Amino acid sequence: MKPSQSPSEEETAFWVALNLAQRSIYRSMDAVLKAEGLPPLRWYDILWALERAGRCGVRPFELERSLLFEQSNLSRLLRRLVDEGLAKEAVFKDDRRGKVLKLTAKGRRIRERMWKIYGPLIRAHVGPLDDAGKVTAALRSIIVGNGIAWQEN
Amino acid sequence: MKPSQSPSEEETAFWVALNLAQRSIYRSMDAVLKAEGLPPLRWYDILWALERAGRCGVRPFELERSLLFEQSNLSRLLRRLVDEGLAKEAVFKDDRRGKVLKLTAKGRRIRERMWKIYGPLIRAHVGPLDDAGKVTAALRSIIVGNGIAWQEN
DNA sequence: GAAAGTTAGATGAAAATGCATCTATCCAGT
DNA sequence: ACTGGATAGATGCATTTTCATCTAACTTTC
Repeated sequence: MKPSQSPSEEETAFWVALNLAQRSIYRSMDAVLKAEGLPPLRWYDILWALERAGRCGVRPFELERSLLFEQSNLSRLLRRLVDEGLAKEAVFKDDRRGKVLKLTAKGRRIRERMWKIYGPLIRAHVGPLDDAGKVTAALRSIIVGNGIAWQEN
Repeated sequence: MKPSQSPSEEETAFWVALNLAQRSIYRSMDAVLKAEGLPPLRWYDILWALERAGRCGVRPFELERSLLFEQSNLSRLLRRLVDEGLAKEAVFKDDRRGKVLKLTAKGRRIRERMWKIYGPLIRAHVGPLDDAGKVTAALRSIIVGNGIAWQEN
Protein backbone atom coordinates (compact mmCIF):
# COMPACT_ATOMS: atom_id res chain seq x y z
CA MET A 1 0.00 0.00 0.00
CA LYS A 2 1.72 3.15 -1.16
CA PRO A 3 1.39 6.34 0.86
CA SER A 4 -1.74 8.44 0.39
CA GLN A 5 -1.20 11.45 -1.76
CA SER A 6 -3.04 14.67 -2.26
CA PRO A 7 -4.81 15.27 -5.55
CA SER A 8 -3.68 17.91 -8.00
CA GLU A 9 -5.76 21.01 -8.59
CA GLU A 10 -6.75 19.52 -11.87
CA GLU A 11 -7.93 16.27 -10.39
CA THR A 12 -9.92 18.06 -7.74
CA ALA A 13 -11.48 20.36 -10.30
CA PHE A 14 -12.49 17.36 -12.29
CA TRP A 15 -14.12 15.67 -9.37
CA VAL A 16 -16.01 18.79 -8.37
CA ALA A 17 -17.16 19.29 -11.93
CA LEU A 18 -18.26 15.70 -12.19
CA ASN A 19 -20.48 16.10 -9.18
CA LEU A 20 -21.99 19.41 -10.13
CA ALA A 21 -22.66 18.38 -13.68
CA GLN A 22 -24.25 15.12 -12.73
CA ARG A 23 -26.40 16.63 -10.06
CA SER A 24 -27.66 19.58 -12.04
CA ILE A 25 -28.47 17.61 -15.16
CA TYR A 26 -30.05 14.76 -13.27
CA ARG A 27 -32.30 17.00 -11.26
CA SER A 28 -33.53 18.98 -14.20
CA MET A 29 -34.23 15.84 -16.21
CA ASP A 30 -36.09 14.28 -13.35
CA ALA A 31 -38.15 17.42 -12.95
CA VAL A 32 -39.20 17.34 -16.59
CA LEU A 33 -40.24 13.71 -16.38
CA LYS A 34 -42.26 14.37 -13.29
CA ALA A 35 -43.92 17.33 -14.96
CA GLU A 36 -44.95 14.99 -17.76
CA GLY A 37 -46.48 12.61 -15.27
CA LEU A 38 -43.87 9.94 -15.95
CA PRO A 39 -41.89 7.83 -13.48
CA PRO A 40 -38.58 9.12 -12.14
CA LEU A 41 -35.38 8.73 -14.06
CA ARG A 42 -34.08 5.92 -11.92
CA TRP A 43 -36.94 3.71 -13.08
CA TYR A 44 -35.83 4.18 -16.63
CA ASP A 45 -32.55 2.40 -16.02
CA ILE A 46 -34.40 -0.62 -14.78
CA LEU A 47 -36.96 -0.64 -17.55
CA TRP A 48 -34.26 -0.32 -20.15
CA ALA A 49 -32.23 -3.12 -18.62
CA LEU A 50 -35.32 -5.31 -18.60
CA GLU A 51 -36.05 -4.49 -22.19
CA ARG A 52 -32.57 -5.35 -23.34
CA ALA A 53 -32.71 -8.60 -21.44
CA GLY A 54 -35.81 -9.60 -23.37
CA ARG A 55 -37.56 -12.81 -22.55
CA CYS A 56 -34.83 -14.30 -20.41
CA GLY A 57 -35.34 -11.47 -17.93
CA VAL A 58 -32.95 -10.13 -15.35
CA ARG A 59 -32.06 -11.07 -11.82
CA PRO A 60 -32.34 -8.31 -9.23
CA PHE A 61 -28.80 -8.74 -8.04
CA GLU A 62 -27.58 -8.10 -11.56
CA LEU A 63 -29.39 -4.79 -11.63
CA GLU A 64 -28.00 -4.02 -8.24
CA ARG A 65 -24.49 -4.34 -9.55
CA SER A 66 -24.74 -2.89 -13.00
CA LEU A 67 -26.90 0.06 -12.00
CA LEU A 68 -25.47 0.59 -8.53
CA PHE A 69 -28.60 0.25 -6.51
CA GLU A 70 -28.70 -0.28 -2.81
CA GLN A 71 -30.09 -3.75 -2.32
CA SER A 72 -32.97 -2.81 -0.04
CA ASN A 73 -33.80 0.12 -2.20
CA LEU A 74 -33.89 -1.95 -5.33
CA SER A 75 -36.03 -4.57 -3.67
CA ARG A 76 -38.76 -2.05 -2.93
CA LEU A 77 -38.42 -0.35 -6.28
CA LEU A 78 -38.92 -3.63 -8.08
CA ARG A 79 -41.98 -4.38 -6.10
CA ARG A 80 -43.42 -1.05 -7.14
CA LEU A 81 -42.67 -1.77 -10.76
CA VAL A 82 -44.48 -5.06 -10.44
CA ASP A 83 -47.36 -3.49 -8.54
CA GLU A 84 -47.81 -0.94 -11.26
CA GLY A 85 -47.76 -3.60 -13.90
CA LEU A 86 -44.56 -2.48 -15.59
CA ALA A 87 -42.75 -5.70 -14.84
CA LYS A 88 -43.61 -9.22 -13.84
CA GLU A 89 -41.58 -11.55 -11.75
CA ALA A 90 -41.10 -15.28 -11.66
CA VAL A 91 -39.22 -17.63 -9.40
CA PHE A 92 -35.83 -18.50 -10.83
CA LYS A 93 -35.85 -22.22 -11.30
CA ASP A 94 -32.14 -22.89 -10.96
CA ASP A 95 -31.86 -21.06 -7.67
CA ARG A 96 -34.96 -20.89 -5.61
CA ARG A 97 -33.65 -18.03 -3.50
CA GLY A 98 -33.84 -15.76 -6.48
CA LYS A 99 -36.28 -14.46 -9.02
CA VAL A 100 -36.33 -13.17 -12.54
CA LEU A 101 -37.91 -9.99 -13.78
CA LYS A 102 -39.35 -9.37 -17.19
CA LEU A 103 -40.82 -6.34 -18.82
CA THR A 104 -44.53 -6.26 -19.55
CA ALA A 105 -46.12 -4.65 -22.57
CA LYS A 106 -47.15 -1.77 -20.38
CA GLY A 107 -43.63 -1.46 -19.11
CA ARG A 108 -42.36 -1.24 -22.65
CA ARG A 109 -44.84 1.45 -23.53
CA ILE A 110 -43.90 3.52 -20.52
CA ARG A 111 -40.23 3.17 -21.29
CA GLU A 112 -40.84 4.38 -24.79
CA ARG A 113 -42.78 7.37 -23.58
CA MET A 114 -40.00 8.15 -21.17
CA TRP A 115 -37.40 7.92 -23.87
CA LYS A 116 -39.26 10.41 -26.02
CA ILE A 117 -38.58 12.91 -23.28
CA TYR A 118 -35.36 11.58 -21.86
CA GLY A 119 -33.49 11.13 -25.13
CA PRO A 120 -33.82 14.72 -26.27
CA LEU A 121 -32.86 15.87 -22.79
CA ILE A 122 -29.62 13.95 -23.03
CA ARG A 123 -28.98 15.54 -26.36
CA ALA A 124 -29.83 18.96 -25.01
CA HIS A 125 -27.59 18.74 -21.96
CA VAL A 126 -24.75 16.65 -23.27
CA GLY A 127 -24.89 17.44 -26.95
CA PRO A 128 -22.69 20.53 -26.82
CA LEU A 129 -19.69 18.35 -25.98
CA ASP A 130 -16.98 18.70 -28.57
CA ASP A 131 -15.40 15.37 -27.89
CA ALA A 132 -17.78 13.13 -26.03
CA GLY A 133 -15.86 10.03 -27.08
CA LYS A 134 -12.70 11.02 -25.36
CA VAL A 135 -14.47 12.14 -22.24
CA THR A 136 -16.46 8.96 -22.09
CA ALA A 137 -13.34 6.88 -22.40
CA ALA A 138 -11.95 8.68 -19.38
CA LEU A 139 -15.06 8.09 -17.33
CA ARG A 140 -15.26 4.52 -18.44
CA SER A 141 -11.76 3.86 -17.20
CA ILE A 142 -12.90 5.07 -13.80
CA ILE A 143 -15.96 2.90 -13.88
CA VAL A 144 -14.14 -0.21 -14.92
CA GLY A 145 -11.47 0.58 -12.35
CA ASN A 146 -14.22 0.51 -9.75
CA GLY A 147 -15.30 -2.91 -10.87
CA ILE A 148 -18.59 -1.89 -12.45
CA ALA A 149 -19.77 -3.71 -15.52
CA TRP A 150 -19.71 -1.53 -18.60
CA GLN A 151 -22.21 -2.09 -21.42
CA GLU A 152 -20.24 -1.54 -24.57
CA ASN A 153 -23.47 -1.36 -26.48
CA MET B 1 -37.71 26.24 -29.88
CA LYS B 2 -36.17 23.80 -32.28
CA PRO B 3 -37.53 20.27 -32.51
CA SER B 4 -36.37 17.75 -29.92
CA GLN B 5 -33.74 15.40 -31.18
CA SER B 6 -32.47 12.05 -30.08
CA PRO B 7 -28.98 11.80 -28.65
CA SER B 8 -26.20 9.96 -30.41
CA GLU B 9 -24.86 6.70 -29.04
CA GLU B 10 -21.81 8.62 -27.95
CA GLU B 11 -23.75 11.22 -26.04
CA THR B 12 -25.83 8.60 -24.33
CA ALA B 13 -22.76 6.61 -23.40
CA PHE B 14 -21.24 9.71 -21.92
CA TRP B 15 -24.29 10.44 -19.83
CA VAL B 16 -24.51 6.88 -18.56
CA ALA B 17 -20.83 6.90 -17.72
CA LEU B 18 -21.13 10.20 -15.94
CA ASN B 19 -23.80 8.80 -13.70
CA LEU B 20 -22.13 5.52 -12.93
CA ALA B 21 -18.78 7.12 -12.25
CA GLN B 22 -20.18 9.75 -9.98
CA ARG B 23 -22.30 7.33 -8.04
CA SER B 24 -19.69 4.68 -7.52
CA ILE B 25 -16.94 7.05 -6.50
CA TYR B 26 -19.18 9.10 -4.27
CA ARG B 27 -20.51 6.11 -2.42
CA SER B 28 -17.16 4.58 -1.77
CA MET B 29 -15.71 7.86 -0.56
CA ASP B 30 -18.63 8.43 1.73
CA ALA B 31 -18.24 4.95 3.11
CA VAL B 32 -14.60 5.57 3.97
CA LEU B 33 -15.39 8.83 5.73
CA LYS B 34 -18.09 7.16 7.74
CA ALA B 35 -15.74 4.36 8.67
CA GLU B 36 -13.34 6.98 9.99
CA GLY B 37 -16.09 8.47 12.11
CA LEU B 38 -16.16 11.67 10.06
CA PRO B 39 -19.16 13.55 8.68
CA PRO B 40 -20.54 12.67 5.26
CA LEU B 41 -19.03 14.04 2.10
CA ARG B 42 -21.76 16.56 1.52
CA TRP B 43 -20.78 18.38 4.70
CA TYR B 44 -17.34 18.86 3.32
CA ASP B 45 -18.58 21.06 0.52
CA ILE B 46 -20.21 23.36 3.01
CA LEU B 47 -17.26 23.44 5.37
CA TRP B 48 -14.92 24.21 2.54
CA ALA B 49 -17.13 26.96 1.20
CA LEU B 50 -17.26 28.47 4.68
CA GLU B 51 -13.53 28.28 5.04
CA ARG B 52 -12.90 30.00 1.74
CA ALA B 53 -15.37 32.71 2.65
CA GLY B 54 -13.35 33.47 5.77
CA ARG B 55 -14.61 36.04 8.19
CA CYS B 56 -17.25 37.57 5.94
CA GLY B 57 -19.09 34.26 5.99
CA VAL B 58 -21.58 32.88 3.52
CA ARG B 59 -25.29 33.22 3.04
CA PRO B 60 -27.27 29.98 2.89
CA PHE B 61 -28.86 30.83 -0.44
CA GLU B 62 -25.42 31.17 -1.94
CA LEU B 63 -24.53 27.67 -0.86
CA GLU B 64 -27.84 26.49 -2.18
CA ARG B 65 -26.95 27.73 -5.63
CA SER B 66 -23.28 27.01 -5.87
CA LEU B 67 -23.48 23.57 -4.31
CA LEU B 68 -26.91 22.62 -5.62
CA PHE B 69 -28.65 21.92 -2.38
CA GLU B 70 -32.36 21.68 -1.99
CA GLN B 71 -33.35 24.64 0.12
CA SER B 72 -35.14 22.75 2.85
CA ASN B 73 -32.42 20.18 2.98
CA LEU B 74 -29.72 22.78 3.32
CA SER B 75 -31.65 24.54 6.04
CA ARG B 76 -31.66 21.44 8.20
CA LEU B 77 -28.10 20.56 7.34
CA LEU B 78 -26.89 23.98 8.40
CA ARG B 79 -28.70 23.70 11.66
CA ARG B 80 -26.91 20.46 12.32
CA LEU B 81 -23.57 22.04 11.55
CA VAL B 82 -24.35 24.79 14.01
CA ASP B 83 -25.65 22.34 16.61
CA GLU B 84 -22.46 20.37 16.39
CA GLY B 85 -20.40 23.49 16.73
CA LEU B 86 -18.82 23.36 13.30
CA ALA B 87 -20.33 26.65 12.22
CA LYS B 88 -21.90 29.65 13.84
CA GLU B 89 -24.58 31.85 12.43
CA ALA B 90 -25.41 35.50 12.74
CA VAL B 91 -28.25 37.65 11.50
CA PHE B 92 -27.33 39.42 8.30
CA LYS B 93 -27.58 43.09 9.05
CA ASP B 94 -28.38 44.38 5.58
CA ASP B 95 -31.28 41.99 5.12
CA ARG B 96 -32.92 40.82 8.25
CA ARG B 97 -34.59 37.89 6.54
CA GLY B 98 -31.25 36.29 6.06
CA LYS B 99 -28.28 35.07 8.02
CA VAL B 100 -24.59 34.58 7.59
CA LEU B 101 -22.63 31.47 8.42
CA LYS B 102 -19.04 31.31 9.51
CA LEU B 103 -16.75 28.43 10.24
CA THR B 104 -15.68 27.81 13.82
CA ALA B 105 -12.26 26.58 14.89
CA LYS B 106 -13.77 23.18 15.42
CA GLY B 107 -15.28 23.29 11.96
CA ARG B 108 -11.90 24.06 10.49
CA ARG B 109 -10.29 21.18 12.34
CA ILE B 110 -12.94 18.76 11.14
CA ARG B 111 -12.59 19.94 7.57
CA GLU B 112 -8.88 19.39 7.75
CA ARG B 113 -9.32 15.91 9.13
CA MET B 114 -11.79 15.18 6.37
CA TRP B 115 -9.43 16.46 3.73
CA LYS B 116 -6.69 14.14 4.93
CA ILE B 117 -8.95 11.31 3.91
CA TYR B 118 -10.88 12.90 1.11
CA GLY B 119 -7.95 14.37 -0.81
CA PRO B 120 -6.13 11.09 -1.27
CA LEU B 121 -9.39 9.45 -2.24
CA ILE B 122 -9.84 11.94 -5.04
CA ARG B 123 -6.34 11.22 -6.18
CA ALA B 124 -6.94 7.50 -5.96
CA HIS B 125 -10.15 7.50 -7.95
CA VAL B 126 -9.52 10.30 -10.37
CA GLY B 127 -5.75 10.28 -10.59
CA PRO B 128 -5.51 7.63 -13.31
CA LEU B 129 -7.07 10.05 -15.79
CA ASP B 130 -4.75 10.70 -18.66
CA ASP B 131 -6.27 14.03 -19.55
CA ALA B 132 -8.24 15.41 -16.67
CA GLY B 133 -7.96 18.93 -18.03
CA LYS B 134 -9.81 18.18 -21.19
CA VAL B 135 -12.50 16.23 -19.42
CA THR B 136 -12.95 18.95 -16.87
CA ALA B 137 -13.31 21.56 -19.56
CA ALA B 138 -16.10 19.51 -21.06
CA LEU B 139 -17.88 19.13 -17.77
CA ARG B 140 -17.40 22.77 -16.98
CA SER B 141 -19.07 23.79 -20.18
CA ILE B 142 -22.06 21.74 -19.13
CA ILE B 143 -22.11 23.27 -15.70
CA VAL B 144 -21.84 26.81 -16.92
CA GLY B 145 -24.45 26.04 -19.53
CA ASN B 146 -26.74 25.06 -16.69
CA GLY B 147 -26.21 28.37 -15.00
CA ILE B 148 -24.16 27.10 -12.08
CA ALA B 149 -21.36 29.24 -10.73
CA TRP B 150 -17.93 27.80 -11.42
CA GLN B 151 -15.04 28.42 -9.04
CA GLU B 152 -12.03 28.87 -11.26
CA ASN B 153 -9.82 28.49 -8.24
C1' DG C 1 -46.59 54.97 1.20
C1' DA C 2 -49.86 51.04 0.48
C1' DA C 3 -50.61 46.95 -2.17
C1' DA C 4 -48.77 43.26 -4.80
C1' DG C 5 -45.14 40.52 -5.83
C1' DT C 6 -40.40 38.38 -4.49
C1' DT C 7 -37.07 36.34 -1.83
C1' DA C 8 -34.70 34.14 2.53
C1' DG C 9 -35.29 30.78 5.36
C1' DA C 10 -38.03 27.33 8.48
C1' DT C 11 -40.94 23.48 9.15
C1' DG C 12 -44.69 19.56 9.08
C1' DA C 13 -45.64 15.70 6.52
C1' DA C 14 -44.50 12.44 2.93
C1' DA C 15 -41.35 9.91 0.27
C1' DA C 16 -36.98 7.98 -0.67
C1' DT C 17 -32.86 6.00 0.93
C1' DG C 18 -29.81 3.53 3.87
C1' DC C 19 -28.71 0.26 7.65
C1' DA C 20 -29.18 -3.89 10.20
C1' DT C 21 -31.08 -8.00 10.41
C1' DC C 22 -33.75 -11.98 9.01
C1' DT C 23 -35.06 -16.10 6.21
C1' DA C 24 -34.33 -19.32 2.79
C1' DT C 25 -31.46 -21.32 -0.16
C1' DC C 26 -27.13 -22.76 -2.00
C1' DC C 27 -22.28 -24.28 -1.92
C1' DA C 28 -17.79 -26.15 0.09
C1' DG C 29 -15.24 -28.90 3.00
C1' DT C 30 -15.13 -32.69 5.67
C1' DA D 1 -25.03 -36.19 4.67
C1' DC D 2 -23.71 -32.47 7.92
C1' DT D 3 -21.88 -28.22 9.27
C1' DG D 4 -20.23 -23.58 8.41
C1' DG D 5 -20.14 -20.12 5.49
C1' DA D 6 -21.83 -17.43 1.61
C1' DT D 7 -25.63 -15.33 -1.30
C1' DA D 8 -30.56 -13.65 -2.89
C1' DG D 9 -33.86 -11.14 -1.43
C1' DA D 10 -37.31 -8.98 2.11
C1' DT D 11 -38.38 -6.02 5.82
C1' DG D 12 -38.46 -3.07 10.32
C1' DC D 13 -36.56 1.01 11.61
C1' DA D 14 -33.79 5.34 11.39
C1' DT D 15 -32.09 8.96 8.75
C1' DT D 16 -32.11 11.86 4.80
C1' DT D 17 -34.30 14.23 1.22
C1' DT D 18 -38.08 16.28 -0.89
C1' DC D 19 -42.55 18.72 -1.31
C1' DA D 20 -45.71 22.06 0.04
C1' DT D 21 -46.53 25.73 2.70
C1' DC D 22 -45.64 29.32 5.95
C1' DT D 23 -43.65 33.71 7.91
C1' DA D 24 -41.01 37.64 7.72
C1' DA D 25 -38.59 40.88 5.33
C1' DC D 26 -37.47 43.22 1.15
C1' DT D 27 -38.76 45.48 -3.65
C1' DT D 28 -41.53 47.33 -7.07
C1' DT D 29 -45.34 49.72 -8.82
C1' DC D 30 -48.65 52.93 -8.79
